[in-house]
Amino acid sequence: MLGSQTEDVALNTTSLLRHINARRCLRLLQNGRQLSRADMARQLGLTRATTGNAMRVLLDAGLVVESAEMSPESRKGRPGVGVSLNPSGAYFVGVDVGTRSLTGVLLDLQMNVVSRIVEPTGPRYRDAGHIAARLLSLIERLLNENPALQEKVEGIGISVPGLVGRDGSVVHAPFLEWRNYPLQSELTARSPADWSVMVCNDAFAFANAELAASATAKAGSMLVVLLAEGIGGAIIDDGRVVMGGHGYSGEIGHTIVSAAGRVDTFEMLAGAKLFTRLFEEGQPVADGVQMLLANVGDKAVDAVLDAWVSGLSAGLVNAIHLLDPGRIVLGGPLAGLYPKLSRRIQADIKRRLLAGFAMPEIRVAQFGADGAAIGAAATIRDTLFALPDLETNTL
Amino acid sequence: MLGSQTEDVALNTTSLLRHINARRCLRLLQNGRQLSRADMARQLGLTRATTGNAMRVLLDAGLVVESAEMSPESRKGRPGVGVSLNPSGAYFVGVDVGTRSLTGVLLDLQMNVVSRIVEPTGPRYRDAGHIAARLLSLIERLLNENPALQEKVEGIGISVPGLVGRDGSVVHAPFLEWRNYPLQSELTARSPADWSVMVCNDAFAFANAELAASATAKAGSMLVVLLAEGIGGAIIDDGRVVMGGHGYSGEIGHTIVSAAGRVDTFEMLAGAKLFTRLFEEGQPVADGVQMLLANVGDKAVDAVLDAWVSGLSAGLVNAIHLLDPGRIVLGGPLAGLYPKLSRRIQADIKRRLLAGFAMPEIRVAQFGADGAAIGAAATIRDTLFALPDLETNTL
DNA sequence: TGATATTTGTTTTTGTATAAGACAAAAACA
DNA sequence: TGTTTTTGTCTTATACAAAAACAAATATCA
Repeated sequence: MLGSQTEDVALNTTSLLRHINARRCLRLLQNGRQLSRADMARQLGLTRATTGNAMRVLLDAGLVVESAEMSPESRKGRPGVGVSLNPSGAYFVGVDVGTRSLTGVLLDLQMNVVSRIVEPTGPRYRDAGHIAARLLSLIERLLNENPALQEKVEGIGISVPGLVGRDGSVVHAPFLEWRNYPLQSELTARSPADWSVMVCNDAFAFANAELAASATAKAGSMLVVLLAEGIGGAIIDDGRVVMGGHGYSGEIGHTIVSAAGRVDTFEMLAGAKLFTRLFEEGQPVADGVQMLLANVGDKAVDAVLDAWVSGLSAGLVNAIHLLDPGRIVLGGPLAGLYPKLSRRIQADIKRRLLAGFAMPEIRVAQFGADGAAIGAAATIRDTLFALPDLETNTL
Repeated sequence: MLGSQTEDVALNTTSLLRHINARRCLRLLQNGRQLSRADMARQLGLTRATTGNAMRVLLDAGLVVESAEMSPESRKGRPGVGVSLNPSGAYFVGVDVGTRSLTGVLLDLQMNVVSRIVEPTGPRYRDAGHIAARLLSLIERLLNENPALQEKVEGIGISVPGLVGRDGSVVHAPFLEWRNYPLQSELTARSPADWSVMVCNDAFAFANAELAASATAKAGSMLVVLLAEGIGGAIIDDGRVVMGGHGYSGEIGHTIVSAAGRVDTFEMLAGAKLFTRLFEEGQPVADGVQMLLANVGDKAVDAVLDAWVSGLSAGLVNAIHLLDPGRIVLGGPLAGLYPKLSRRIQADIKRRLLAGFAMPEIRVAQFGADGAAIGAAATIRDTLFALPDLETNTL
C-alpha cells in the first residue's frame, strides 16, 4: 500500500499541485521509459527544481529508482541521472474467472507477470461467500510464493464473463449461472488487507491490458473484440473505456448481423459456435483453430471459413460505422484465424465501408489467455497513474 | 472575449488552483442555478474565503452577477447573496449548414437564443472561400441586430451534415457535395475577430445541445439519433461525446439492420426514405409526419408505420447491446412519430433485448430544427466551463 | 423589546506550493 | 588546463488556500 500515501489527496489545498506534478512525472515513465529530471521538466513545462521535488516523493515511496547509467545522449554537459519505474515498487493481483479455468496473476509496476496460477474452475458456486473465499484462497497462494512483497500489494482486480454493474456486482453471468452477485463488496469485506477491489467484465479487462501495454500512452480509439465461444467486446475512446449507462457496453456478440444470406447474432456468425460441426465435443477452441488452420484447402473447412470471414467483416463494419475505431484488436482463441485470412477480411470490410470512412488498423491482440487477468490487475495499477478527477464535487 | 482572460492558464504555477476553483464554481451555476458563496464552498469542499476570491474574479469578468434576493432557505443566520450566471456575460454563434437551409443562432451564457436567422441554402458552393464568406456574412447580419454585444462574442460553431475530421475539416458531406473542405481553418483565417472556431458533425452538435440543456450536469450515457432523410447519431458516454479515431463516429444510419424479414441499412428501414411512397415529391419530412399522424388507421399508412416500428427497434437494439446507453434521445422530424408509437416500440425493444440488459429511457429531443445550430454554439460555450486538461504534456 | 445564537462574507495569519535565479558538480570541447 | 554546457539542488520571492478571527445580518427565544 505504498501508493496510497500518494492517493488520499485533498482536492483543495496547494498539495493538489504537488500531487498532479508527481503523477504527471510518473506517467512519463510508463512503458519502461527512462528520463532525467531535466528531461521531465522540459516535457512538462516545469522547472527542474519542481521535478526534483516530485522525484524525492516518488523515490521515498519506492515507486521509482535512479539508475546510474543514462542512455548516451551525446549531449555536452553534465549527464543526468536516469529515473525509471521501480518494477518492484508495487504489485497488483488479477484474477480472471473463466468458464473453464481460474487464472490468477501477480503483476509488478512494470506490467511484468511475477507469478501465475491456473486451475480448473470446478463446480459453480451459488453464493457470494463461497466464490469470494475461493478467490481469496487463490490469491493467498499466489502471494505465498513471494511473501516478501505482500506489503506492496495495492489491490485486486477480478474479471468475469458477463454483465458487471458499475459497483462491481455481477448482474448476469450466463456461463457461470450467476445473477446479482455482489462480488466486489463481498471481496472488499473479506479482504485480508485494505486492498482496493475492482470487479469488471472480462472484455473490459482484456481491453485494459491492451491499452496499458500499447506503446503510445494515448492509444486513442480502439475496439477490442474477444472471439471465443461467445463474442465479447470493449470500446476505448480517447484512451478511456466506454462504460455505458450501467457498465454493460460492448456486448457486440448479440448485435444482429447479416452476412452471406444469413441473419443472426454476431456470435452465431463469427463465434466458435459457427464451427461446432467441425470441432469435436468438448474440444478447446484453441485446439480447434489449430485443426482448422492445418486443414485449409479442405472443402468443408473452407466453406465454414468463408462464412466466418463474411460474418466477421459484416459485424465489424456495423461497429466501425457506429464507433469509428482507429484500431481493432482481435483477441480470444479464434483470433488465431485472422493472420491467414487477413487479406480477405480487410478487403471485405473495405468493400462494405461507407465512402469517406477510414479503414481501421486491424491486428491480433498481444495478450493471449492471460489477457483478462492481466488487464484486471492493470485496472488497479491504473489508479496509481491516474490524474485527479476535478469534476467530482461531493467531496 | 471576456472569458479568454480566464483561459490562458499556465499549467504549472499555483494560478492553476485559482483557475480550477473558478471553473468549478462556474460549473455549479449552470442550468440557471443560483447559489451563495457559502453554498458553493460546502458543495466543493472549499472555504468561504476561497469561493469569495473566485467570485471576485468571475464578477470582474462579467460572467456572473449577484442577485440581492436569495431563495427563501428558511435558515437561521445572515442570508447569503445569490450568485448566478450573467446571461449577457458572453455570447456564442452557431450555424447549422443544413441540406435545405442555413440556420444561425446567437446564444447567451444561459443558453437562451438571442437572435436567429434562417435562410435557404441556395446553390452549392464549390470552394472553401465562398462558403466561408457566405457564413461570415450570415454571422455579421446576426450580430448587427445587437451591435453592443459583439465584443462579448467568444467564438463560432458550425455544424455540417457529413463526416467532419478532428481538425474541423469536412471530409465528406454527400448532401452538400463537399469533399475535403478545410472549413474550420478557412473560417479561422477569415474571422474578423480572434474568435475560436469549431466545425463539427450535425449529430454531434445536436447531441451537444441536448447534453448542455439536460438538467443533471452529468447526463451520463446517452445515444442521440437524428431521424431525417438520413439517420445520424451521436454517442455520449460519461458526459463526453465519443468521437472515434477520426471524429466520424455515430454513423448509425449505415449500420445493417434486419427487421420484419427485410435486411438493409438502418437509414432505409427507419429513415424518411421508408415513407417515400406516401410522401409527396419534395414535401418536407415534418409535413409528411403530420400527414401520417392524421391518417393512422389507414391500411397503407399503418403497414408502413409497422415497418418503421420494427426497423427502428431493431436498429436501436443493436446499438443498445453495443453501447448500453442510459438514455436514447430521438431527434429530427421523424421523431414526431414516436409519442404515438412509443408503447409498441418499447415493447419491441424489450422483446429483442438480451436477458439482464437494462432498458434505456427513450424520449423525444427537446430541441427541434434549431438544435444543431444551438448545439454548435454550445460547443464554444462549453470551453468556458471546461476544466483544464491535465493530460496534455506538450506545453 | 432585547439578548443570544446562527450563518454569511471578508480579513488576517500561516503553511505549503512553484518559479526564478544562483550555485556547485560533472562532463565535453578546445 | 581552462571554458562551455548541462544537471540537480538550494535559496528567495511570490501566489494560493486553509484556519481562525471578525463584523454584519437575520432568526429565535425570553
